Amino acid sequence: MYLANPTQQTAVTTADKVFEQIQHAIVEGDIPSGSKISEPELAKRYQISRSTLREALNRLEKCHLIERKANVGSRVVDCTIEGLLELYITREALEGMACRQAALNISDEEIVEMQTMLNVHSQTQELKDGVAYYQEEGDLDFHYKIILASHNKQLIDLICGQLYHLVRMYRCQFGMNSPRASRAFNEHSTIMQAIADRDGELAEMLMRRHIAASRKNIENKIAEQNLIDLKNRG
Amino acid sequence: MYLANPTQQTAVTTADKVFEQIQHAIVEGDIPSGSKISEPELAKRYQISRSTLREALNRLEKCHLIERKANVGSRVVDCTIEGLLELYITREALEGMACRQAALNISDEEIVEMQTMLNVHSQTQELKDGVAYYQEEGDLDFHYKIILASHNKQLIDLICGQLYHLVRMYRCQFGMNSPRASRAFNEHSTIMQAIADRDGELAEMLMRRHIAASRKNIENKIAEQNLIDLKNRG
DNA sequence: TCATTTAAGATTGTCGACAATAATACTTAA
DNA sequence: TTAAGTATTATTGTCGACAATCTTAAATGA
Repeated sequence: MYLANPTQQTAVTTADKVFEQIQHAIVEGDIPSGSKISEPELAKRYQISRSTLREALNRLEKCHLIERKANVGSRVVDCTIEGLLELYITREALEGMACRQAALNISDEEIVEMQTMLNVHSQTQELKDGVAYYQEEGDLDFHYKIILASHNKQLIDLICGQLYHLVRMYRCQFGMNSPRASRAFNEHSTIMQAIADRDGELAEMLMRRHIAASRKNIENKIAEQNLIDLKNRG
Repeated sequence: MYLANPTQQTAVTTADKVFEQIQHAIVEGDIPSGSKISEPELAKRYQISRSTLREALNRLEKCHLIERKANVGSRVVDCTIEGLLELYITREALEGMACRQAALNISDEEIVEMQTMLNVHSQTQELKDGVAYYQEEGDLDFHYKIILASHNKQLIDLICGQLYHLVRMYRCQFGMNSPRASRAFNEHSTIMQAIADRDGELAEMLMRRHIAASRKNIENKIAEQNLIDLKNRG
């Protein structure tokens, strides 16, 4: 059920395939965050020429997983707290709007589909006391579906095509399986209800609160950690 | 004063320069919207190899000015009404949030800078009875400055680095120098006031209304036009 | 010893050619 | 005459090599 590539464009060219491989390696941390990328080395590792590797690098840059400087080279983006918080801010804006648009544009079939998905999640959650599965995959699935339901190409491309690879990277690298699982599920249900009611204003508001809550949860953890550090030092 | 490239990354490599040239050509409509791009032809026209042209094409794709399909080729995006409205929706979300963040993060120097800029615009507007100049350049300058003042790299890159080339393209191709000039100026002043007051919530709300008003203005024109078409036909 | 300059090495940017795929034109059969 | 299949052509994807740039190390001078 879990969608790593929600827009479903199958990789046909070898540059595409290598792109997906490197993308996976970066997201999972196999290629460490912040490390420099050596074109000759990577080309050799994946058994391709530098030209097609550079093609793959361009796609990685497109989804903000690497950064390039002219005549210097590429680096994997480094995962910082500031970067994570900025990402949440951006998500709050974009997904909030996507949620509003979904309430306006979603089809009846999509509504049914999403509700059954939520039911499956709910049962899986009860069975497993839902920490890992739900938070990891179910959460992303839900958010993906809403974005797609907005029927807004611009939003879909920006969020699914670009931002969400970064989101997955941060989740992996920071090991974020927060204890918000059950609360998040309830929030999802409420959001779905607003969409089904075609209440765009409410849907946006709830989605923004949902994402903002995650951000504040992290900010609190940071502040807590800083306090501990301060105590240990002083 | 007008900033076509607000993030100020000077083009050093030839691929960069050609990218800027083609970008300009697409935005201005010299390369028509929706047309297919022939790599051999363009490479010859700009006196470069296909490899560096493809590098330039990758950047154009990054800012949504062209679309590529594997083994088929690239096309300039075509400017449709739906695309324009979707762009406005996306801007409303992103710039609204940027405005909120600007209210939180803007420096005192930036506030002064922006206020003087608005003063200049106001005088220029009074002198010229401000239709063309203000709407074309001043409006973009103002929006750029706010986005930069958000101090959020993610938002800055998404809006300035990607969306705004499309915005400029639509403005050129649809010849949008709407009669909202003077009203828009007043809205800008109100937004600036909210930012100076560090009222993020109000700033976001005003910016969203500001952009939504432009969108509705267009929607009304479309509806009007449809009515005329209907009458002429019937 | 340290700073500046110079030279070597390595990396990125660019080029032209070949291979693989898609689009077109032609041929053949019903 | 039309439809399907085939051959041709053109376009895109991939490759290896060369040129331009940056980085690092050595060398020279103060």
